[in-house]
Amino acid sequence: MNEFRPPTTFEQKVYDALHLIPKGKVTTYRALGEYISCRSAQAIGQALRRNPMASGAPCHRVVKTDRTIGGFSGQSDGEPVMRKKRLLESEGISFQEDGTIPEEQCYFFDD
DNA sequence: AGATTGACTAACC
DNA sequence: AGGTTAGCCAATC
Repeated sequence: MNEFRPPTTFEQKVYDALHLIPKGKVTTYRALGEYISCRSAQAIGQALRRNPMASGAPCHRVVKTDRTIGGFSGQSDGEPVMRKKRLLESEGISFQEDGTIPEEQCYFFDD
């Protein structure tokens, strides 16, 4: 059975930042990383993937820096990513024909 | 303690 | 346009 590992300080920061994202917006791995003073977007991705929904964080609101969908639920493509996309659309996020999200819908922790 | 992994990114070829 | 390399950094092996 799943053994829960207490979240690390780093992960706490990631989750906290996620909660700051307004509904109807997304952020990027990098913007999130800058917010918590981490220059590795990869480490952000790791924090998210290592954490199941136990954190209660809206982990679907994080996309890649090029504003494409990015991964979800441990996968970079496939069904989980489809779910992520649907989830974002249901929250008001729109996707352009090239698969990117308009910059106006991105939240970069400007405030 | 060192090597590997990875929901990343940018630069290079 | 698509593959490889390099940089990044926390968690895991």
